[in-house]
Amino acid sequence: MLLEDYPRPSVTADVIIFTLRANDLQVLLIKRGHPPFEGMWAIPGGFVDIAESLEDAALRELEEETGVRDVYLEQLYTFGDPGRDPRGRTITVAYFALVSAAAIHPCAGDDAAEARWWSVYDLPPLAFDHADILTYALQRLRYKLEYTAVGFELLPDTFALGELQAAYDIVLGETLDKRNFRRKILSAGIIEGIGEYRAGEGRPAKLYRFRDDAVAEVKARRLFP
Amino acid sequence: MLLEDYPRPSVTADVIIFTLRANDLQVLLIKRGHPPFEGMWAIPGGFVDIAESLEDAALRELEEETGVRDVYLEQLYTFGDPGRDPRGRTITVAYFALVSAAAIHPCAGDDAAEARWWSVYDLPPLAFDHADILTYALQRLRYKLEYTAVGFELLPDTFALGELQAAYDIVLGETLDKRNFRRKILSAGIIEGIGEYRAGEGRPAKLYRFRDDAVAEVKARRLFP
DNA sequence: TATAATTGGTGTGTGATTGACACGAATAGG
DNA sequence: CCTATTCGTGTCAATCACACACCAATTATA
Repeated sequence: MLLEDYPRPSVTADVIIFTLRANDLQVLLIKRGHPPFEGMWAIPGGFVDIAESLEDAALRELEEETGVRDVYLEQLYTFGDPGRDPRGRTITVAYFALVSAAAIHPCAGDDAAEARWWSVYDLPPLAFDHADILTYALQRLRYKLEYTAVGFELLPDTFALGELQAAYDIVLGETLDKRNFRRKILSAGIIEGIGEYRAGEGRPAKLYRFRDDAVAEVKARRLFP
Repeated sequence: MLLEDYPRPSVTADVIIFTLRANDLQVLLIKRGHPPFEGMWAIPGGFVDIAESLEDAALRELEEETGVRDVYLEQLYTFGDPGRDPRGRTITVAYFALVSAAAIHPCAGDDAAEARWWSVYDLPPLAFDHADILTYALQRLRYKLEYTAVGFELLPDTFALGELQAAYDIVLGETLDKRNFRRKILSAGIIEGIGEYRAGEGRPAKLYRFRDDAVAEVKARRLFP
């Protein structure tokens, strides 16, 4: 029973890269320059190098496309149905990343074909089973946002509470009550004021940052039992 | 950019099979009959066939080991660090299964080496990175049990509330309040009495079954915001 | 056949949490 | 100085969580 006795599938790492741009939840897609699905849009990804960990492969793809590396990255799911790639058996380990729009190097990600941001609410037809993958990623992002504090990962290092709530409103697709939102976030003790204020139109907003000693994965009250 | 240009890793599907036996949360392990790690215990698994879906591969492993097929099965995580298998690059898509002890065919799973149940609280040294995988699976099982209703999957089709609470107590490792447990489970509307009672030592217990029209994945109250 | 042992089943009260709700404060620009 | 804009704040009622103790129905045993 040697490893060589078995035909092997190809393994790729794909990264769904989310960000907030123009008051919208957007995802980075690339236009395919080769068959199959030439000209269609797809989630960025590539083959896992034989000596590279899955997460490293995902980070590499992320950096190639956005120029950033130190962002939130989480393994999403592994998709491996036979027939999902007409070229042959391909298994995709999908990750999703949350990136602050401010951190992205301008015009990065030109490694051949076109790359651009798309609103998750207005997507083009996607190659392979990438529409399914994206649907699943969006569901998971919303779930994470409701039950953990990863929303900060979509913002710059310092932010105003209004911006944070706007992020939640955009991702969850509903408008939350401002006072209840502030009470919950502040009482969770996961952010702290930095003592500065941001001027702008209207009253200046107090700036906060995420407390890195805080546990972002605070658990909600259990349902069962 | 053809698929053939890349060296490919081997891909396996491993299944962590949980059950309740002897008032204990147990997991099925197999004793390895070949190097590497010959003689050590490991999570059952095998190579994914080139024309077989990942879930089918996991189901096949599960059936080979337990003789059952229609059980709860969920993809857990994909482990793919280089070096986790000394024979070469191997990526493992791990699944976990919840099986009622009553459903398992007696003495199934003799496809070569020894197979037996181990308490998750008293495990032997494990081959590969299987100790990490099992730790992660246990963490996920507890999480699922707290926030969803999958606990039923560890019990036979009909069960008494005392048995259900015992399952929760065993998996979560804490003793829950009987009255609060019953109130929460019953008010969730996910089980229904079948009008029968089970005699035994003490007062007969009313039997329930899971309502298959109920949504088991009831969400707990959100934490954020 | 009485009694003990065992397991099943039930309700209340208190403190905490949620969610609905409206207005004054601080600034920029005209 | 007036207006427009965004920031920041507190209360109340309803609901929920959690702690807590006893009677009921049966079996085993004296």
